[in-house]
Order: sequence, then structure tokens, then C-alpha cells
Amino acid sequence: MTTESKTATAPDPADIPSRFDFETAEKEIYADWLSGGWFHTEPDSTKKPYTIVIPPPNVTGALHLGHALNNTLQDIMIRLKRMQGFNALWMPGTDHAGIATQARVEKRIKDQEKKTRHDLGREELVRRIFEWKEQYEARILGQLKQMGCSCDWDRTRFTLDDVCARAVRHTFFDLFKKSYIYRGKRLVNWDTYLGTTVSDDEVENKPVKGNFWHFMYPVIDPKPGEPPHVTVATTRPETMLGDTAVAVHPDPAAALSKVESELKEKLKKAAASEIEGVEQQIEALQTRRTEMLASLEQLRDMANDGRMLMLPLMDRPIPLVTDVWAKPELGSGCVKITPAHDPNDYEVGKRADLPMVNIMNADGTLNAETGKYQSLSMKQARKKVVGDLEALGLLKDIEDRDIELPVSDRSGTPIEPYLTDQWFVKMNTLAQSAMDVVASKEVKISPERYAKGYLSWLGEKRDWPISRQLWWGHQIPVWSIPCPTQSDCDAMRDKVTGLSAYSDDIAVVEIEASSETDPKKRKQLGLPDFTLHVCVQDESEELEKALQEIGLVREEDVLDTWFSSALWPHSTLGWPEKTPELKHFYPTSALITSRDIITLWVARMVIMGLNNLGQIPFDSVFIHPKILDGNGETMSKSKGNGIDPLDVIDNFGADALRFGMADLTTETQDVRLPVKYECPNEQCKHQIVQTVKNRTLARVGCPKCNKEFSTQWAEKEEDLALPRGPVTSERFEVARNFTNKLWNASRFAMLNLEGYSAAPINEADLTVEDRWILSRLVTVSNNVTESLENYRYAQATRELYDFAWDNFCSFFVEILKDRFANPDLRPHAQRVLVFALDQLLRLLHPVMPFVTEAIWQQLNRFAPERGLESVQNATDCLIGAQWPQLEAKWYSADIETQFARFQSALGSLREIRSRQNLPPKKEVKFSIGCDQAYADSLSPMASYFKSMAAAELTGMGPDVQPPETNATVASDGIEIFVDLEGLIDKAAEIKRLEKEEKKAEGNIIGKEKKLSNEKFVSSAPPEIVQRERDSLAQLKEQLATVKASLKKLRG
RNA sequence: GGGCGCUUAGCUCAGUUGGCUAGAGCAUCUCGUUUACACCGAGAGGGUCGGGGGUUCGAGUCCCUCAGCGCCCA
Repeated sequence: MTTESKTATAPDPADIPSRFDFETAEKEIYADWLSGGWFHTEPDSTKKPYTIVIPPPNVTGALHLGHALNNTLQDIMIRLKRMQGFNALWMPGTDHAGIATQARVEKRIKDQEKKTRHDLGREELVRRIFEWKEQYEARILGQLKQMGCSCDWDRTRFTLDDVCARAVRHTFFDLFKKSYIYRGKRLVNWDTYLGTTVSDDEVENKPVKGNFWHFMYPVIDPKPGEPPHVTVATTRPETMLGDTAVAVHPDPAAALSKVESELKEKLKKAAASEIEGVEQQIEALQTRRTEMLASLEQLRDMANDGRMLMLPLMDRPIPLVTDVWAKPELGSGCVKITPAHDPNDYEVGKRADLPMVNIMNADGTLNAETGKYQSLSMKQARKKVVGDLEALGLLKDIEDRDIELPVSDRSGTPIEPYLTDQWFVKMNTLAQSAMDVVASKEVKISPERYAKGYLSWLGEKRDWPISRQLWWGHQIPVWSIPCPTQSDCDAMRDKVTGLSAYSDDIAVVEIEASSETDPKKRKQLGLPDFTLHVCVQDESEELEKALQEIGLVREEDVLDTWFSSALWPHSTLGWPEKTPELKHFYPTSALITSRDIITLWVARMVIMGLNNLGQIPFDSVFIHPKILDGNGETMSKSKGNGIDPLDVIDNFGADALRFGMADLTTETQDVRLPVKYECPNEQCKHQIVQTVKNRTLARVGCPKCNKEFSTQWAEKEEDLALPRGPVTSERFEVARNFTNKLWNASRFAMLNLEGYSAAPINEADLTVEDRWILSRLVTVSNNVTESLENYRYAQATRELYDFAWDNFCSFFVEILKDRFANPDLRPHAQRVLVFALDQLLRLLHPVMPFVTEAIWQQLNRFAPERGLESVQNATDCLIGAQWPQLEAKWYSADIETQFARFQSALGSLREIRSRQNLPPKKEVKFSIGCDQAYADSLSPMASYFKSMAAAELTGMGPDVQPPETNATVASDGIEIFVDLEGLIDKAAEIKRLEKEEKKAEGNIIGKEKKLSNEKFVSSAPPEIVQRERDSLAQLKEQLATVKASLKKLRG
């Protein structure tokens, strides 16, 4: 930037278009920022760090508006902090999203090539998924760039890359060494389609119509008086093949009484509409007591006496046991127990030490345990079991019933509870540490209410199942070998530790006792007594090879995807290396995310941060709202209601998208965003509301022009050939218009910079409007800073919008038109305008980086030097400019009041003009009756009434007399008389005044009532009472004026 | 079943610790193309703040209750 040219030449107006060409500008500016290296930071001990790690988007697909919101909010913070002088790092990257991505690619392969993963093999499948990942990662990062995200792209990470893999290995090794990781047989959620365990968080309960089957199991050798059968009821008849007991409640009488008293309690509090239902329940319970209690107690006694039942079809004797899981108030009061295939039964099985018979193969078919039912699917088995029992006369009843069916949210198949060996992380100690730092607010979650969910989830301290039977992910770094006996085991341990590549630093040996505790059974099943596990820390080919040579085999399973995500804040910074980045940028400053992953991700990051570094991963967590579609549903890829941010950007520009997003971010509310397809046909442009029906279609027909267009779901050639109909929402129009308004106000400024020279300004030379805009700037910049720092994005955008539009454009710039007309006033006006615009651009930059940068660089052409009391060269790029730091002295409440008087008088004049239907150019005269002080405060702005309301002020002060024919407005303790000689529309004026009269009278009655209330006057704070009195007095004056005017008009 | 949130203008939403006549944008109506901007300007109409009850001098705001909607957990 040259400093020699002290005066500017005004640009040719044709140079600056009247619309902001965001499409071109965004590309150029983003390239500028990149080449300028603005996004990249190095550790720098002279600067304070500010760090955000991106919630890494899943490479399952492209981003939607939910992500746009999330990333906009992060970029706003990063840009703010960068301007505030922090060493701001935004760490980008993507997540391999294990099961989700593998499921998607597998489905694609199946659809397109009719092949399964087993047809391809592990290596080929992983290769295919990597291909997919490359494609979607590029798309995702491209979307982020188009949104203007200022991530440090040089540092982009992927949760499955080498750096992250190393962190995973080190963490796993450490936890293994601390014995926090163990393997064990547990009942897990099994996805038979994908052939893997899924966590509770990946299971969705879906209400479906089902049945309740009642079966009779024969009693073996019943004693006289005892029933020949026990009846059980189930929603899953096929699982009876794995039954190992039938349970009855140990104290049915007490259980029934308890339920009854609970119902009675409920009845007391029940709403009128519920009472009948509860009463019926109580009645039914009482009937049950008289009819069934005796037989339940008899069964209980039989159980205690060791009576056995014969499991039909399998002809296996199973015991009748007592357990509280049996509910005497439900069904027959007895329940069949299938420990290996139902979570509740599993608990019963553990309590009663029952055998656990697994009847299922990993692919969901029945195994050899089921005899003739082997290799049937669950569905086929159900039909056959029910039929066979019926044939035996043991099917008693079939009821219709609504049931909650657990389904895998990845594949949509019903979940089978399945007993398998899995790896777990013990959560007790780890969870506690993560609870402590949130309880103590060392990690501050806002809005605060979300801390509750975090704490209660961790409080359960449920062990974390981390193994997944997938191929896409971090393979568990454990090599194992079964050891038939203790001495084999000891020998093998010695063999391992004796390997030359072995050292305690990089490997640890752990011995797992068989989960089958009964030695006889172990022998029968051919299970070894022990399994020896060796966990290896780093890629150490030598040791791995050596282990394989002596017969150890690497665990095939991979880790839950959240295991690597949990390390994200430090793995991305290079941990376990002690990198300068880690030292400088960790702990990170803020984590900005959505509420649905507080437990899955946020909690686990805190756990791992504390475990691996002994430090929290971030100081502050901000949970932002969710974007809902027009039907109030959250946007998601699976529902198909996600909107591509690029649609919005194409239509309205990235700044509009960002401003819109920030403007939606209030503390309490999720945001409903009804969207429409826009017909791409140039002549049509018809908008079609998006519905649940059409939102997943690849092509949609336009009802207006009858032509079809494609959507984001188009994949087939014939669909892609159609023009693309983008999704749009009018909610971004406001922001787009705002962008353009700002652009044009700046355009105006620059068109008027002819002869601009920078120079310090004397405070005394500032006009009222100068001081007003400066005072407002102080207030606005303070408020915006405070709002943003506390994540109150919508508050910040609203303040900026109102200031820029209503203060800066509608008043300040309008007034300047008058001053620019006078060559003597011009240089000064230019300087103040340039300064105010400069500050406004800075304030808007974090939210709308492109348009502000574009204007800034234009402004640098005409006014490279700017300032108020001292003059400085502006930075080349706005992204690197300093955040406004206005001196408090520029704030003045008096000036703001003074200016408000002008605004109010101007408003009155305009209203009268409008009501009187005066042509805009028709000049009128007016005068103001007010006290001298008021007149003095208004007089500096007297001339602006002419340019802004085509009204000439002819007199002002206590002696002003109303002209013969006039319209009068009384407010704020003054009277404005507009001379309407020869112009007046009496009827309109009477109508206006009558309305005023009515309103004033209403208000007066209200206030008088309030003030005549003795209690109000005595209890309310004196300033409130005084305010009411003043306001009443003013209203009365106003009313008198209105009445007088009316009287005169009516003649 | 438990927890959290929401209900304010036709639509989408603001409304800090209770206190001036409840705000904005869009939509609607009237007027307007005066050289920054019609993606604009000036003005207007539109709300018994979901229903009921309570606390208070005073409630959109606090408490209770009913109704409806949404999310999370079981």
C-alpha cells in the first residue's frame, strides 16, 4: 500500500456494480486468504492461543445445513479471535465413521454389483471404502471452503490416518496396561445384516404391531394337586429353543400389593381424563388377585421345591425358578428365560446361575443347538415353532400386541441380543474423572442444562463395548492364543516375554480366564482354560511377526469409531509426540457441537484427554440448536431432508448463508426451516414445497410448467440429465438483502470519496450525527463482542443488522448526502464516513467475511489511510485487521437522546406527509413548539428535515404559534405544526387525530388507575412511580393538543 | 415411566435480573423510481403472549395446573 498519494480519485461508478457479485468475489477472496496464509498458524509463545477442533464430519456423505450451522459458528469464533490478536487455530478433518461408512459402501456394492463384502474380501472392501472416502472427503472439505471456513487446511487430519492411528495404538496400549480394557462374553446388540455388534446408542426402538404367544410347558412329575402345565407368554416364540428356565415371582402377593398401591397413588394425582383408565387397572388387578394369586404361590412353592419342566420341541428338562423379573401382574405371571437372547433374561440367568444356550449363528440363522431347526432364519423358525407347538396342543393363545422392536439404525434390521466375546473399556474410574471436571465447571457446558444429561449418562458408568466386527476401522492391536491349561499359559508367557523383539515398554501380556467357569462344560465344549493376549503399542513389525511365528493370531475386530474420535483434540495436535503444537494449543478453547453427541463424543473426549494428558480437552463447550425441516424433523442424511449448503450459497451467497445461520442461533429454540424446490426452468422458477413424500425423490415434476427436474438424490444417468432443482428457503433472503445493502452503502461511500484525504479530526469539529454514529459504534461493538464471546450469535447479528441498516444507512448516510453537497463540509464528512464504515466492516467480518473483505479491499483503493484522532494505514486484508477497540469516551447518552429527538420529529413529519398523501417532492413548512433547551438541541440538525422529509423548519421554540391550517403532532413534550395551507385533507387529518385521541385516552385511563392505586405508589420503586407521573402528564398535554386540533378542524 | 425444551402477529422467530404503549424479518395494504441500493425508500394495518389458577403494587417474564408439540433416556 503506497502512502504517497494523499488524495483519492473517486471511482467510475461503472466500476462498482450495484449488486454484489458474490459468485466471483467468493472464489477470488478465498484464494487470496489461502495464498496469504491467513488460516495457518504456528505455535507462537508471544501470542495467546485460541483453538477449536472441528467436529469431524463423517465421510458417509455430503454436508447439510446442520453442518453449515455448526461450522459457521466455529468460523465466526475463529475469525473474531484472530482479529482480537489471538493465535487462532481451527483444526479441520473428517471421521471414518466406521459402521456408518462401511454399511453405506456395502449397500452400494450390493445394489450395483450384487456382491457382499465376503465376495470382495477384507482388503478389497477397505480399498473400496477408501475410494469412497476420498470422494466424500473432497466434497466435504470443498463445502467447508465454499462456506468460507478459515480452517488451517495444512493440518487436515482423518481419524484413520497414520497420526491418529498412532494415538489410538498408544491409548489402547495404555488402557490395556492399566487393565481398563478387558475381553468378556456379554450379551450385545447384534446386527445380523452387518454381522457386527452395535452400541446401545446405535439402536433405535421402533413401535410395531406384534403378537403375544401363550405356550404351555409340561411339568415333570407333578405332585398331586399341582398343575400339569405352566403357561408362559412371549413376543419371540422362536427363542424358546434356547430357554433354560421358567421364572415365577418369589413373593407374588407382595408384588401385587405393591403394584396396587402404586396405582392408587397414581389415581390420587391423575388427571380427569386418566382416572377411568387407572380405576380399570386397579379393578383388573384385584380380579387377578382373587383368581390367580393362589396358583402363583403354588408355582412359587413348586420352584422352591425344585420342580422341573420339560421344554417342548427340545425335550430338555429346565428348572422352574423364582426371580423378581417375573411379573405377577402381567400375562400368566410366569416368564420363560432365554439368557443368551434377551437382556433381562441374561440378568436372571446370572442371578440364578443358569446355563446360557446360544441358538444363533452370526448371520442370524439358527445353529446346531436347535436340532432340526438348524439353519432356519429367525422368521422361519418362528412360524415352525408356533406350528409345532400347536400340533402338540401346547399353544394356548395368541394376542395382538404393540411392541417396541429394537432395530439397528445403520442397517434397519431388527437387533438380536447375542452372546459373544467383546472388548470393553472399564468406565468406573474414567467416567468419574470426566464427571468431576464438568461438575466443577472446569469444563463449562453452555447452555448449562446440557451438563445434566452429560453427568447422568456418565453416572451410569456402563462399560464401553469397543470392539466391532467390521473391516473399516482401527484393528485392535492384540495378538492372542488359547492355552488349554495353566502351565501351557505360563510357558507361553515366558515364550513371549523371551522374544528378542519383546520389551515391557511396547508390549504387555494379559491372561484371560475362560468365561465358562464350569471345567466339565469347558471340556465338553473344547474351550481352553485361558487365553493369552499380547497388546503391542506401536507398529513393530518385528514383534508382530515373532508373535505370529509362535502361534499368536491378531484380533480381527476393529474399534468403535468413537474410540478414535475421543482422541481428536490431542491426536490432531500430534500426541503422543510432545509436539510444539500440543504444548501451545492444548487444551483447546472451545468445542462447538450439536446436542446428540454430548455423550457419545464430548464425554469421551473429556475422558481420554484426562487419561492421556491429565488435562481437560477444552475449556468450554457450546451446544447449538438443531435445524429442523418444515415438518419439525431434524435434518439427516437417512431421512433425506438435508439441504445442501451449496444450494443456498448458489442462490444467496455464502455470507447470506452464514448470516442466516448465526441469526437462527438463539439459546433455547431449534429452528424450523421450511424449504421449497425451485423449478430450474428459466421461464418458470415455480417454488414447490418440500414434503415428506417428495424429499427423497431423485426427480420431481413441476406442477406449473409440467417439466421434471432432478434433486440431490439423483444418481442414475437419466435423472442426472435433467436440470437440477435447488432447494431454497426464503429465510436467507433477509441476509442476502442485507449483504446487498451493505455493499451499496459502501458503494455510495466510495462514489463520494473524490478528493478524500486522511487527517486527524478535532473532537470539537464533530457534528451531532458524527458523535451519534460514534457513540452507537461504541455501544454496538461492545455488545457484539460480548454477545459473540458468550455464544449469543443471534443477539450479535441482530445488533449488527439494526445498526448497519437503521443507523448507518437510514440516518447517517442519508444525512451525509446533504453534507456532501457542500464542498466545505465534504472532507470532514468523508473522514468520518470512512472511519465508521471501516469499523462496521470489521464488526461484520466474522459473520460475513466475503462481502466485508471485498468492500475493504475496494476501500483500500480510495482510502488506504483512515482514522479518527490519528491516521493509520489499513491492513491489506480485512481478515488480518484488528477487532474494533473504540474508546469509551465516544459513548454519550446525551448525544443519543439528542439524536433520538431528531429521529422522532422526522418520523412525525413523515407520518403526516403519508397520511395527507402529499407528493414526495412537495415541500412543506413546519414549526416546532417546545422549550428553548429542546430547540437548542435540535437546531444543529434543522437543515436535514429538508433533505430527508422535504420539510422546511420555519421556527422553533416556546413562542411558536401554529399556522392557520395545520396538522399537529404532539409527542415527547413538544408540538409539531405542519403548515398545510391549501393542501390539507381534512378528513384524513381528522381520522388520524381521532385515532391519536383514542389511544391517548386509553393510556391515560390506564396510568391514572395505576397511580391512584395506593399500593403501587407506596410499594413500587420511586423512580418507577415518577416515570409513570411524568408520562401521564405528557400524555395529558398531548391529548389537549389533539383535542384542540380536532376542534379547529371540525370548525 | 423419567428428564429436558417449546407454545408470543398469517409465517419464521426475538423479548437479559418481573416495570414506559410487547419487537424484528417475511407476507399484506397505501404511496414512491429524488444518481448507493426495487435484493430499495416512506408510511400503515395486524397480537386478550396456548387455556385456567396463583404470587405481586405490577406477570409474556416467577409458581401451580391443564392441553398440545418436539427431543433425550429407560
